[in-house]
Amino acid sequence: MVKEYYSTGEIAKLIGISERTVKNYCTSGRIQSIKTPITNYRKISYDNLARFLEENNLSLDLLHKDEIMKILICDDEPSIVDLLVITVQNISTEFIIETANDGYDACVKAGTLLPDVIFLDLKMPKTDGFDVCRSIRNNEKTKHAEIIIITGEATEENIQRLNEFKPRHVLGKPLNFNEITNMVNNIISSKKAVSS
Amino acid sequence: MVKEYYSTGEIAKLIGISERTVKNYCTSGRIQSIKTPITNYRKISYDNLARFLEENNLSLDLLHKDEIMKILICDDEPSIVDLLVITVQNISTEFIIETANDGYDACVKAGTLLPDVIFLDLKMPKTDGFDVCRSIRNNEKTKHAEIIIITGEATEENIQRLNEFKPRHVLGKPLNFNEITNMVNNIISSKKAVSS
DNA sequence: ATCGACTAGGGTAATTTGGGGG
DNA sequence: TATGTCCAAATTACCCTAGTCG
Repeated sequence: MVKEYYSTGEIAKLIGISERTVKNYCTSGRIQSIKTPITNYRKISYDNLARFLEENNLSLDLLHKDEIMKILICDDEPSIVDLLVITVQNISTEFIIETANDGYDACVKAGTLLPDVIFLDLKMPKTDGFDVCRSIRNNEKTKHAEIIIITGEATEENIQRLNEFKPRHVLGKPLNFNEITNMVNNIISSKKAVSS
Repeated sequence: MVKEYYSTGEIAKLIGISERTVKNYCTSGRIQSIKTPITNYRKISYDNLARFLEENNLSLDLLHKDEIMKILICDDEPSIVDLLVITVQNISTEFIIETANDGYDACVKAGTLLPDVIFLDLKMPKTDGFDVCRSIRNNEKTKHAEIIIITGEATEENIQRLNEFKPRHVLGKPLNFNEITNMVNNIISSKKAVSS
């Protein structure tokens, strides 16, 4: 749930039509809205907005497209975590970045943060990276994350096993940070390009 | 579980307007408020807030959405999960209940649901229950959950180790469902007590 | 005692809104 | 049907000082 209520202007920006049209939709009842007596402002509940989007074959992802990128970095080696943090901060200082040192923390933080991108070391203490992937992919709220696997053993077998979890990339070590920058930029582009 | 008084900031978050506006409403009298003698803080009583919401066609549900108990039940034995679900549903059908079958799922769901109560089997496949506890307790957003440990081995040593994670209860098997009902009711009571 | 997270207030400028007529 | 423009009014962002709380 993103917001309880949306204003006409917010909806206009989200779905890329003019505010005037959104207002007309509200007046005509095509979008269900309520009004506040003080200001007469319209408030559209998340449910009503979702219904409108669905009726018009628009993706619910539209509601998330211009949110700030959230990135979860999971590795037990502090040096790698630091380098990844610096690398993504170098793209934008606006990113919300969290880090985890083992698979359980990674799972909890994947749940609380709902990240757009997860850098995941396949081998962390007490943890099997495959299990972490599975739990993230099986959860309705976290499944949309782009997973970037980091592994010292990018063997054919491991890559095969990972296919099930549809990682965006599988990176062997040593990491190439230009490559990572490009990856993140590509993910940003595809997030912004949610079509209508 | 209804709060007796609300602050301006709380109301702002609840109805999605700025705190500044809430303060202005208080100053102008559109929201009835009283001021605390020493701190000069404004307090808005539940009744006054409810009246304001009603006058503005805003749903009273806003005030209640964080009162519904959220319960996460983690066990790999479906029979135990089912019995726990039935037991807590028997207390109230309003509860939001989720279930997990292993420790990773438990962590992800602890993060997404932010449960008030977690029933946690100490021994699940691929998972160490102690690690699950640690990650939940170390996370600022999930640490307030009441953890109820379920274990076939309620040994002195295990109970000692669990102390670090401050479980509300440690239950040996077989489970006593009257006891569980009482526990949940007690947690509800303590939750009510802190919200005013 | 220091810190971050709240709170009350004041002021100004920018933004957003509903709705009317084009 | 959808939208660009205009207005007055409401809301908000952002600046600030100051106090409280745990």
